[in-house]
Amino acid sequence: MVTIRDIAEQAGVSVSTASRALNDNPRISAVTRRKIKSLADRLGYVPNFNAKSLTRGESNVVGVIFPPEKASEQANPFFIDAMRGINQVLTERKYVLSVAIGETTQTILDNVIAMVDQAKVKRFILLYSHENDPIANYLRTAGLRFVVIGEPDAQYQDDYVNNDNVAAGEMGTDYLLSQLNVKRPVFVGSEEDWQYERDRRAGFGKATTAHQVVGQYLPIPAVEQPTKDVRVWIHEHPQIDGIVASDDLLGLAFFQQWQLIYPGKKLPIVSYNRSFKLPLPDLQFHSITLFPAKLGAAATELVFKKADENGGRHTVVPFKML
Amino acid sequence: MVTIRDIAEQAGVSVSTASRALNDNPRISAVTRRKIKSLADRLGYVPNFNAKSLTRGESNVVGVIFPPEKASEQANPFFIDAMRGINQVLTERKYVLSVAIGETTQTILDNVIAMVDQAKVKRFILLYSHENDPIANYLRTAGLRFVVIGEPDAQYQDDYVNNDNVAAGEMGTDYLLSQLNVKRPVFVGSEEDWQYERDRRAGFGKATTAHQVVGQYLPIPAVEQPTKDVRVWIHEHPQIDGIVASDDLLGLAFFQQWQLIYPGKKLPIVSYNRSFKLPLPDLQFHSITLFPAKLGAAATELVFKKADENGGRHTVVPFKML
DNA sequence: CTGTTAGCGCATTCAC
DNA sequence: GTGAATGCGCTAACAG
Repeated sequence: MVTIRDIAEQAGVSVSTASRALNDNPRISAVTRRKIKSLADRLGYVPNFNAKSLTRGESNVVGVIFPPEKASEQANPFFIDAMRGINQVLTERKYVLSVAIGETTQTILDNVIAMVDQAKVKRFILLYSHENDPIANYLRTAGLRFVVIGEPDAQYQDDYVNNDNVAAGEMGTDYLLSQLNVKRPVFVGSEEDWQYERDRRAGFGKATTAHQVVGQYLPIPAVEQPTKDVRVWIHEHPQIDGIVASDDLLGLAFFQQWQLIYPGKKLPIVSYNRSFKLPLPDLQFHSITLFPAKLGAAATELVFKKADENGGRHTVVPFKML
Repeated sequence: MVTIRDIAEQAGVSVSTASRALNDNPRISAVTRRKIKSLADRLGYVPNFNAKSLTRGESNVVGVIFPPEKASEQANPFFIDAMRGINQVLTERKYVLSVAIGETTQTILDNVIAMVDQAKVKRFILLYSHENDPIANYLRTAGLRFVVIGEPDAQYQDDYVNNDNVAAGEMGTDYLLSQLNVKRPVFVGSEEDWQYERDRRAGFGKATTAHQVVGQYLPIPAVEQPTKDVRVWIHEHPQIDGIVASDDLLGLAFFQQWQLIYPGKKLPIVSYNRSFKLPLPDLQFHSITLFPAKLGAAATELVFKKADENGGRHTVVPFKML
C-alpha cells in the first residue's frame, strides 16, 4: 500500500508538503502541487479514509436515513432510485453512503447516534419527513448537516428538496381534461393524506376550476384490500370518466375495483409514480415521473453546501409526463 | 468526548489494559474487565471507529452491493427489506452498512474498490448474482469475504443464502392442486428464466406429476407491456384454471390479460412475492413470502464467519404461504 | 495478568 | 512556500 509518506520521499519533499499539495492547499506552489499529484496517481496512491477521518474528526460518509417500517408496505422503488442518485454524487466527492434503517424510530435513532458518535458522520439525508420526528430533532439539536427529501416539517427551517407537487397535480389533471377529453374526473388519494397528496390535489383543484368541471375526491383506505366503501362509491358515481391518482398503486387499486363494476369501460388514469413499472392494463395509464434519482442527487449537492444562517433552502426537481 | 485514555486514568490502569478489557481480551482478569467496562459506560465512552479501523487495518463496515440498473425495473422492495435484516445484525455487532449502487457494473466496481482501498472494507454482501460477474470476480481475487443472496454462480464455491425454491415451487403448486381444486395449471415465468424461476418451475413439475395433471409453461416477455403472444396463448388455452407465477408482478401481468379475455372468470393464483403489497383483485392471490429480511440477516451472520477452506457454505431460509 | 512503547496514515500547528 | 514535530484514538508487539 502506498502512503503519503512514500510519495513524499519519492518527490523529495516532506510529508506535510505532500499532504498540502494533495489537498489543494493554496500555500503550495502550483508547480510542486502538480508534480506531487501526478506522482501520486502514477504510484496509485489512495488516501486512507480512516486516517483522514481520525485527524479531521469527520468521516467521508453521508448517512441516508430510511423511514421506520417493519416491512415494506409498498412496492416502492423510490428509495432505491434515490440512493442511486445520491451515490452518484457521493462517488464524485469521494464519499461513501451509509444507511440507517430499521423497524422503529428508536432503532434508527440509535443507529444514527452510533454513526455520529462512533464514526463521526456529520451529514445526513432524510428520505422522509414526519412531523415532530425524533430523528430530525436529534440532528437539529446536535447541529448536524442534513437535508430532507420531500415536504419538510413546517415548523422548522430545514433544507429540503422536492417536486412542485401542486404544479404536477395541475399538469396531470390538465392533460386528462384537455387531451383525453375527460369531464368528470376523480382524484384518488390515500387515507393518510400526506402533504404531497394534498399538494397534488390542490393542483387537481386548480385545473378542474380552470376547465370549469367538477372534480371528485376519494381517499382509499388500504391499497391492498379496498373496502366495500370504495365499491359503493364507484356505484354511486357512474359518471366518472377519468382518474388522477396520487400514486400509481392507488390508481391501480381503484381501477381494479372499477373494472369489476364496469367491465370493458375505458377509464384514463394519470398517476404519479415513483418511477417504477407495473403490469398496467393497456395504455390507459399516464404516469408522471418525479425523478427520484434527481431528488437524491440534488439532496446530496445541498448537504455539502454549508448550512445557511436562515436555513430552509430548497431545491425543486422537475417532473415529466412519460 | 471521552477516550480510552480517560477511562484508563480513572480506572488507574494503563491504556492497553483498558483497550484489552473493552475488547474482551482473555488475558484480562474478569474482575478488571468488568470494572473497566462498567466505568466505560458510566462515563459514556464510545470507541472511535476511525481510530480503531486505522490501527486494525479494517473498518467496521459491511458493503452491500446492489445489482447494476439504470432505474428500478421492478417495483421490488426486496432489497429494502433485505437491508433491514442486514442492518439489524450489523447494529448488534457495532458495524455499519455501506452501499455500493450505480447504473453500470463498472461504476459499482469502482465504488467497491474505493471501499476496499480507501475505507478498508473487508466484508460484502452481494444482493444478486450474475454469471461471471466482474464484481464477484474482483472480490474473489482480492480475497475479500463475501456472501451472495440468491443462487450463486455455479462455477465457484461462494458462500450464499437463499430459499429452497424447488420446495417453494412444489408447495405452492400443491396448494393450488389439492386445496383449490385446480386441474390445468400454468407456470408463468419471466423470459429471463432466472435460476430461482427454474427452481420454482422444477417444483411445479414435481407437484403436477405427483397429482397426475398436465402443467403448462409460459414465459412472459416484458411485464409492463405483454405482447400479443400472451393473448394468443391465453386464447389457445381456455382450459387453464390456475396459475403459479414465479413472481407477483408476473402473476398480475398475466391476470390482467386473462381478465380482458375471460372477464369475470375466477383464476386462483399462487405467486412468490418478495413480500410486498400490491392492489390485488379480490382473494385470488395466494402469496408465498420468502422473508427477504431473514435472507439479509442470515447473509450477515454468514459474512462474519471465517471463510471456510472449501467454501460454498449455505444457509437456507424458510418460506411461508401467507 | 498488566504496563511500556511504538506506530497506524494523515493534517496541522509552529517554525524557518 | 516548505519542513519538523506533534497528536488524532486506538491496537499490538514486546516486556515483565
